Amino acid sequence: MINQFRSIAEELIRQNGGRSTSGRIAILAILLSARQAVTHREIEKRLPDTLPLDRVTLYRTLEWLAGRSLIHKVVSDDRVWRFHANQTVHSHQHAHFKCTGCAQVICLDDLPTERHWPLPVGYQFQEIELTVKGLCANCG
Amino acid sequence: MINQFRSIAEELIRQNGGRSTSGRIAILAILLSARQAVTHREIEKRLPDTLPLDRVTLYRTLEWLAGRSLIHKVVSDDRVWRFHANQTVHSHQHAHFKCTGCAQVICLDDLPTERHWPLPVGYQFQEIELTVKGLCANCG
DNA sequence: AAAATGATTGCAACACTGTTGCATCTTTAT
DNA sequence: ATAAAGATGCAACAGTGTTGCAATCATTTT
Repeated sequence: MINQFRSIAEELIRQNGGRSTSGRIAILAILLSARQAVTHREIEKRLPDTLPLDRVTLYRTLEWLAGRSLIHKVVSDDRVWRFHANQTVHSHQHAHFKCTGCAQVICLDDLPTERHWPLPVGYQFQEIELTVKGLCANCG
Repeated sequence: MINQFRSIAEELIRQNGGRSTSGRIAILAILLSARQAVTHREIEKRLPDTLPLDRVTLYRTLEWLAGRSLIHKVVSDDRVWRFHANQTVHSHQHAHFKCTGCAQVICLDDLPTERHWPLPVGYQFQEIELTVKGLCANCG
């Protein structure tokens, strides 16, 4: 099943002018197949044992993918970046849900994130980061 | 000017059943007088030279104050907690603005943070964390 | 006022995320 | 097949934040 994502991953990487190395393909495939936003730890765990990747390489790869908008970074209150593949349904601006029980993070696409927020005079809007916290179906 | 806040700080600490030590009073006074949400580093810098506080004490004091709802923690994308005194005007739920230029964080009280967000079935809402990013009046 | 009590502090050490420099290896284009 | 550019691994580091424990201090009790 992951293999379906591997070919997609490879093509996406090529389209963005990157070298299709086994590490990059594996990482992006994992992200494409993940429903939640995942941490670097979770990615490490899901990598095949046959492909041990250095922590630094993982970080750099994630940075590279994010720079090409193939994935996006999600802030969380535990100071750990989470990453999620940018499916076509994702607008660049969307909200996230974090379960306070199991710490899983999912993307919420249907949230009205574009609004004219009432900022102080002279302040310029760029983007918003919105995280809804609560309990997921499993933990609730 | 800070002294006005020191007596308020001392009373707040006492009201919450804590011992009014010079460190706690100084820290809370700094937070009460701050307009923005401040990091532990900024607090350290603003402490009088006559009162050198251990990093750990600072962390623990901030944790203590937050546990009593005298201050609140603000998440940011730089993985650094910021803290802000809970003035009466602050509802427990409010949004923050972070300047992408100077990294300052202020509280936005007038934002409609209470809404029925459309969560997936079985999910329970607890609270939201909303950060608007942009440029402040100085950086804009 | 002094002693007892328990909260608070400082120190040392640690865990964790994330970054940087540099030498080495690999992909890709020639 | 080879050169060039890109990607990787290693070692070391920076920064935030935490934990255990002994020493100190504010407060209460005597």
